[in-house]
Parts: sequence; structure tokens; C-alpha cells
Amino acid sequence: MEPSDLRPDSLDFVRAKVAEDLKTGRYGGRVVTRFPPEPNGYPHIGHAKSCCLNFGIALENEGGVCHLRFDDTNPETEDIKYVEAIKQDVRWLGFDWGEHLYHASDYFEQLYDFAVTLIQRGRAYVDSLSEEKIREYRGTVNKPGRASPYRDRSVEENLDLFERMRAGAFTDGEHVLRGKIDMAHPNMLMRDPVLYRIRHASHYRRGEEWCIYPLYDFTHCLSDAIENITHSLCTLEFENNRALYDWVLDSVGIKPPRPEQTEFARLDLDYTVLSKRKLIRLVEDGHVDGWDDPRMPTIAGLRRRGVTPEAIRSFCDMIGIDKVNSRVDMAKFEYAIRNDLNQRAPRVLCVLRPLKVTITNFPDGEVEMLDGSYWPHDVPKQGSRQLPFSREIYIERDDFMEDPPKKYFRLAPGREVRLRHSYIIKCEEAVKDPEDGEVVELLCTYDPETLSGPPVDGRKVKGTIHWVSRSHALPCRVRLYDRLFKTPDPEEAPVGEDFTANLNPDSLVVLQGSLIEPSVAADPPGTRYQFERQGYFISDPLDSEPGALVFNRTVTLRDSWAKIAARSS
RNA sequence: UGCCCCGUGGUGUAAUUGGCAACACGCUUGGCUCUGGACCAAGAGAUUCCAGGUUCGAACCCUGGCGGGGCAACCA
Repeated sequence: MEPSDLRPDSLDFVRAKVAEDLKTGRYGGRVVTRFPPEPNGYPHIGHAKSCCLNFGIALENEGGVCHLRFDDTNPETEDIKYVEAIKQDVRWLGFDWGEHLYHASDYFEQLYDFAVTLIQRGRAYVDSLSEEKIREYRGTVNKPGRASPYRDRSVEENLDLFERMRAGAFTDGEHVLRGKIDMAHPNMLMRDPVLYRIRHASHYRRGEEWCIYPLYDFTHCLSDAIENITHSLCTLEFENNRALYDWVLDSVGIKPPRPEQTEFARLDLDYTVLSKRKLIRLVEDGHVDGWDDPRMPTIAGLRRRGVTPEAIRSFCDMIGIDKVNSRVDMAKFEYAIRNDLNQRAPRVLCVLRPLKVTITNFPDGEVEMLDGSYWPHDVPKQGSRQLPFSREIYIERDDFMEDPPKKYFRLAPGREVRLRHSYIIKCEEAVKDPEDGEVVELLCTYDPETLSGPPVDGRKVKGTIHWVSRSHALPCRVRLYDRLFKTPDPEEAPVGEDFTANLNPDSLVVLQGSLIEPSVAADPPGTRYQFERQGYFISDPLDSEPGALVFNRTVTLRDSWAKIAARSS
């Protein structure tokens, strides 16, 4: 496929800008983007949006390249385990950075030289105010700041101090390097931003080599320049940082064509949270079972949930790119997941909450093997398995009602229903527990003429239900995952409470006694299925093993019966 | 009370830089069916935030309101 074939018909404003720059030859035909995560947490679906944008633009344009760059300038929060996780997730999403794996921490020496240049040009100075004083001197959005008494140190003194900062002559916080811009600037970020700070901390890649660390606003733009990035895409909260981005490149003497920052709206999704801070809370407070809990919007969580990379990418295509902060409907994500899984998940039968059925006119001890296609007629795939059918089977508890409402066309006393890939059965009697009156078993008869066609007498049987053979079915554990929060915007919490007050108590329901057809016995963990009439499931990559099967529900099927039932109640 | 960004059906986005507002999800109704899935068909739903202005003509250009978001870490 040609790069241009990948490009969508109508371009979002970022792609339009790239196309324009290509047309005018601004970068000599180059398109170089970058995905710049900080290795201090696990990537989530919001990062996937950025990933798809940056790698997508590179893929869509002839000669386009996307770098993976770790923005690792904060030794206190970053860790090698996060870089490994991020690399794994980006790869899993289907993106390839090729040779272009970079680390901001590899640029420390160059960055230091740029800082020296800044000092020499009188554009930066060493400040010796305390952290609190610096904050105080900065003023507020309504009040201009004041100059630090150290602001007019000579170039020589600044150079000397900065050199000694690097050499380790000072303790944390004793000095900082600041850009010399304008303490009264209406953009707070331009009020002499801190560029370097002292931290006697061990960096996960550089060890003890450095005790001064450059900050984001100094590092990011220069890393872009070093790597010859053309389009530096970031989220809306960096809009005000753009002025500083340009100031640094300018002040250090980077000549055009140089990288340009463009901001787009990050993703917000209904019924979940996507900020690192909140995700950490969920993990640390034990609301979920770790970063890869299938309820988490992390890539690791979604993977374990059974979501495919293709579904995530198609979702990102669907939502587009814009400059307005907005929340995307969870139904849209679920659509993307179902739409993808519909084509790739073979159909099998699994009874979640079993109800025993004895087919009284089927010979005891006999087993009939029935052919069941893995795919419905509208999925162009081949393949089938044998389903054992016998006198005693299980059906879904929900598929029988003693006193059914209108429009319920499953099993009820005296009613008929089709067993998927099998015969039509009729409910003759519901056997109840004499103690509590609960239905514990159904006595049914089957019509032997109905295996491969409708009843000969033309009677209509509308419902089809799933089932398993009692003596052949495999016991399994099924984890039904649902939305993590019960409100679309978890942030809207009652006064005095935070987002955790909106956690959905039913986000995980574990079923211990489910029964699945035997054909899945030898499938490897991580296999995806559609449990017919239930939803899409995956055998848990970690917890499932032969003899102790565990399935995670990825997403339910669309359920028009649920709508009808909800309406009438 | 400062600066920056942004306002298009319920939701997310389009509208070749001025011509009947399009697509997707969701919703409704019908069809089909051995999954109440998928698919097919139809439909409801928008005063393009408001008010002026320019123009034969404005979602698009101008002005003023109103509304939403971001910014005062030695985080990114």
C-alpha cells in the first residue's frame, strides 16, 4: 500500500498542516514526528491516540519517520520498567520506530552546552533564591513578578556557578538556572522559567553522572531540534509552552527550518479516568488489581481484557483530531471493539449460569456429535467443530422463565426453543426445589426431525439458545468486566468526595461455576472467542491454564432484549 | 480583574479556505436469521453559542457579547 493510500480523505487540522508544509517545501519534503512518553507510568488509551497520530502521519507520508523518544529528565519518578512497558505497548499497538529509539538523557551533554550558550548570550542566569521565593517573586496571573536579586549576575559569574552546579559543589535547591525573559510577562511561563535544577539523584540510565537535570521546557524543544523533528505534536495543556519552546530554540540559535509545536486535544473517555495521577490512585489504593487489570484503560489492561490493537487503532481513526477538549462516548469504543472481534473471534458455546435440562425422550448414555460452524453465515471464514449432545445438558438460567413477559421468546413451560446447532426442544415441566421453590431442573422433549431444518409442520420457533452437554462440558471461571465507573464523568463527585466515590461496585463479577464446550480445551491462553449470545471473551493470558480455564469478558454483544426488558421494568 | 485556546444534531468529527450542513457512533421502526449478534432498509434528531456587520449569498470573513478549557512545579 502506498503511504498516500493510508491518508484519510478529509484531513484533520494537524495532517492539513503537514500537507501544507510538504506543499510549500518548508522542510524540504521531510516529515519527522515523535512519540515522547515520560517513563514514569504505563501508557493508556489516551497515549494510543497520540501514538496513532504521530506514527500515522509518518506512515501516510512518503519518507515519513516517527521517533520513539523517552522524555527522561526527572530521575526521581522514572524507571527502566516503564520504558520496557512502553516499548512493548507501542510495538503491540502495531507501530515500529525502527532505528529511531532515543532518550532525552542521551542529550544531557549537548543540552548542557546549549545552556552555556544561553548564559554566554546573556539569556540565562543562575538564581540562588529558594524554591518558595522563586514562586513568590513570580507574581500571579493578575500581578507581575519581581526580578530576583541575582538576575543581573555577570556572564562570568553565571558560567562559574553553573559549572560548579554540574560539578556537584552545591546541594539540592541551592541554585537553579533560569531563562532571562520578562518577569512581567502575561504568560506566566515566560517569567524567567527554571531551566536546570540540582538533584543529587541516581538516573536510571545515567546513574550518578549528573546532579543537574534540565526541565521539560528546555529539554523537549532542543531534543526535537537535535533529532530534526519537523512536527512536534502535543496536547492542549502545552499551548502556553509554545512561546517558551520557540524562545529557547531562538535564543540558542537554532535556524529555520526548525521544529514547530502544534497542540491537539487529548482523549477523554466516558466512564473512565485517563490521568496518570488518578490511575496510580486506582492501583495503589487497591481499587483495581494492578496496571493490567482488565478494567484499566491502560494498554496493558485493554490487552488483557481482550481488546485488539486493530480495534484501538480504528477507534482512534473514528474519533479524529481537534482542538476542543471533549469526552468520547464509551459506546463508540465498544463499537470499535465489537466490529473488529466480529470478524476474528470464533463462536463457541459457554453457559455462564447453568440450569440443568434433561431431555426425557433422548436415550440415556447416548452421545450424538453435531457439527457446529465456528462462524456465522456473514463472516467469510471456514471451520467447524463437533459438539457432543446428550440426554443431560445445561442451558443459561436466563433462558428460562416460568412466567415470561411479552416478547420473551426463549424457554417457558410448554414452549419450544431451538438449541444452537442442535434440535428444537420443548419444556414439559419445571422441577422445583421443595424448600425454596426455585427451579432446579427442566424436563424437556426434543423433536428428532429438527436437527437441520425447521419443523416439518411449519410451526414457528423463534428463540435459539446456547447449551452444553453435561458430561462433556468443561468447568471454567468467567470474569464479567464492566465499566469501572458508574458515571460518565467520574470527576463529578459529590461534595467532599473525589472520583473514587463514583467507582462502579459491579465492575467485576466473577462466575465460578460456568461451563464451556469441550472444543476449547487445548487452546492456548490469550485465545479470543465469541460466547454466542453473550459477548466476546479471551482466555486470561496469565491465569488461565488447561484444566483451570479462566475467561475475561472483553465486551458484551449488543443486546436489544436488554433494552426491551429495561423499558418494561 | 491577566494571557492563550476553543464553541457545528445526544456524542465524536466533516463541509476543497463564502453556495440545499455531511459521516460515524448512539437512538427509533421494519426486514432477515438456528446468535434478541451481524447484516439490510427506513427514520427521528441542528435556529452551526448569541447579536450586529460585510456580501447576491456566511458554519466559514469582521466586531461585540456569552459560554467552556488551559496557565502562577525546581513535573511532563
